Amino acid sequence: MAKETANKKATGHWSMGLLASMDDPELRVEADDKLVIIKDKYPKAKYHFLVLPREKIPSLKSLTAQHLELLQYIHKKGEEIADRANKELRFRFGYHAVPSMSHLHMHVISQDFDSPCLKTKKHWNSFTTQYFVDSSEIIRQLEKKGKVEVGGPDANELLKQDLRCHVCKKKFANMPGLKSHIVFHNVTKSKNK
DNA sequence: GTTCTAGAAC
DNA sequence: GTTCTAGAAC
Repeated sequence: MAKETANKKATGHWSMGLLASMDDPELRVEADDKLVIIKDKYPKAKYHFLVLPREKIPSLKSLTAQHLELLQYIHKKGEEIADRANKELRFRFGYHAVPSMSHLHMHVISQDFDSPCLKTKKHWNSFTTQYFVDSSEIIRQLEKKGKVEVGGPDANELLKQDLRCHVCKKKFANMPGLKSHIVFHNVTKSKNK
């Protein structure tokens, strides 16, 4: 209680924040009996949603073949929300190899990466290197092996990689340089690149 | 995950 | 002198 103001409810450690966000009407976009979709509190692109199962699944490591149907449903609902948000922009659907926040969540993020909340190399590399694992890849692994194996001890090194444009692979020395470059790319689905 | 900020990089 | 990154936060 010492550090919490009297009118704010303590929600525990910051890594548990997603559970509170799931119930936040400001962030919630959609919900049914199996999952909740919220807007990312600090969106890293024009459109950035999180799809969270209601079932308490701590991480990718907890997944078994029994979760296949749920993961396919999460993916489907993610595609729907992306389509509803913007039909032109390209989106990716996937999971961070080693997420900071507890509770399994699939990112639905438009590939413009045009957002003031996108600030650091870690942000960038977490969405544009192999640290970002496509949902389809997760589902494939689960179908094939009955479990998911991503990340590993070298996962953190991925976040330290040099900054590269995700479209043309051009290298940049710092974030402001990269950010002013990527706004010139069209990240639409099918139109001329 | 973010905020803050010291000191590196420019 | 200003911009930018990177590490601590109990």
